[in-house]
Amino acid sequence: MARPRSPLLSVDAIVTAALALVDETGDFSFPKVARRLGVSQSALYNHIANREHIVELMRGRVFATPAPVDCENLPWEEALRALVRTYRDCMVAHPRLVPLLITQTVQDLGVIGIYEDMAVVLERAGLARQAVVPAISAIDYLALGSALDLTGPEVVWAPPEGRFPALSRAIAGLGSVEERAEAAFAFGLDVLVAGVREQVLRTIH
Amino acid sequence: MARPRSPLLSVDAIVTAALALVDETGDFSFPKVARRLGVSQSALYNHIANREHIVELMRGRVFATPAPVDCENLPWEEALRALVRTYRDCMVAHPRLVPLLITQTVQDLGVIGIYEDMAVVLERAGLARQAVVPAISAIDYLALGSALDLTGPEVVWAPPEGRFPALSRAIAGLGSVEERAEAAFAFGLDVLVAGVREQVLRTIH
DNA sequence: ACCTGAACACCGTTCAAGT
DNA sequence: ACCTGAACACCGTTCAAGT
Repeated sequence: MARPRSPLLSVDAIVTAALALVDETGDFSFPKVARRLGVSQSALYNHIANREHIVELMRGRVFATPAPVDCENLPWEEALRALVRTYRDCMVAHPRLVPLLITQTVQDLGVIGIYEDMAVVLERAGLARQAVVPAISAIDYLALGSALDLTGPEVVWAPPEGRFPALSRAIAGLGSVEERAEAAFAFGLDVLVAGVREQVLRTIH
Repeated sequence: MARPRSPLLSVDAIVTAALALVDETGDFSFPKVARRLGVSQSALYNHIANREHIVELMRGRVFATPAPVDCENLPWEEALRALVRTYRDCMVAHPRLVPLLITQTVQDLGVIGIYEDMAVVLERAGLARQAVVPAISAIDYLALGSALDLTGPEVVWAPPEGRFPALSRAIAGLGSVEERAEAAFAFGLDVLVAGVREQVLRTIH
C-alpha cells in the first residue's frame, strides 16, 4: 500500500491527535501522532511542514472556538473584561498547550484578531496610543501565566517549614490550583482595568 | 584514564556550561555540556541527578546574585517596586532560560526567599491575607512574561497589512524589543502597585 | 568516588521508492 | 498526490567496567 485512493490523513486529524496527546501527556511527538493515526511517521510531512507548524495549527484550533464579544455595544470596561476572559478561557481549556505556545511567535490570524479587538477597545476607552501595546502585553502575560499555573502541581511554591512565615501564612487555607489561578487572574484583571481607567482620566485632565 | 586524581567536573562547572549554552543557543543538552567540559556524557550523572536538576540549579544561580532589598526601612511601595525590579532583572539577564524555568516547580530556596520578601511587604502594606498570593502570582506573571518577550523576534505579533488597523496603529513607532518589554513591565508594575494601594484603602474603610 | 564507552529507547527530518 | 521504510543526526538515562 503506497498512495491510497482516498487520503488516510488530513491536517485536521493531525491537529486533533496532537492536541489530544498534549492534553493527556503534556507533549506530543511525530511517532506518537503517527501511531494514533495508524500511519507512518514520515506521512505527516505530506500535510504539515514541521513541528512548529503543528503547534501553530493547535494555537489556531484552540482560539477558533470562542463566541465573539460584542465590543461595540458594551461599555469599554465590560468589553475588555469579556475579551480577556474569553482569551484566557481558550487556554484554560488546554493548559498543557501553553508552554508550547509561549516559545513561538504568534502567526495565527484568529489570535491576532483578539489582540486587534483589545486594541480597538483600549483606543475607544481613551488610552494613550503608546500605552496600548504595553496594556495588551500585560494582559497577555496575566492570561498566559494564570493558565500556565494550571499545569503545575497542587503546590507551586513549597516553602519548607518555618523559614518563610509570611509566605506560609499567605498560602494557608488557599483553594485548589484552579481556584488559586482564577483568583490571581481576577486580581490582575481588576487591577489592570482600574489602571487603564486611571490612566485615561489622567490623560484627559 | 578512569577516575582522575582530582575531579574533572563539578556541579558549578556543569551549571556554568549549561547556562552559557542556554544564553547562546536557547537550550542545552547533555552531549553539548559534556563536549564543552571535555568529558563523556555519562560523567555528568556523577554530579547531578537529571536534566530537571540542572535546570533547578540554573534557577538558583540566576537568582543568587541580586543585592538584597532593604525592605524594612523602605515605604512598602518602594520596597515592592525594588523587589519586583530585582526579580525581573535576574531573568532579563538570561531571558532564554525563562522557558525552561516556567515549566518546572520552584524548589530553589533563594527564589522562595524573594516570594517571602514580597509576602512580608504586602502584609505590611495591609493587603488582605487572601489577596497576598494572588498579588504575588500576578507580579510573577508580569515579570516572567516581560522577560520572556525578550526571547522573541523583533516583532512578536505580525499583523498583516490592512486587516488590523487598531493594532497596526498601536504598534507603529514602537521601540526595540527591550524597550517594549520594559514598557509593558513598567505599565504592569505601576498598575499593580496602584491596585494594591486601592485594595488596602478599601479594606481599611 | 569519578570517569569511559556501549547500550537503549526515544526524538525531528529527509529521501528514495512505490502507486 | 500520498503513503512506506530506511536512514541520519540528534536526545536523556543506565550500567558494566576501570582506577
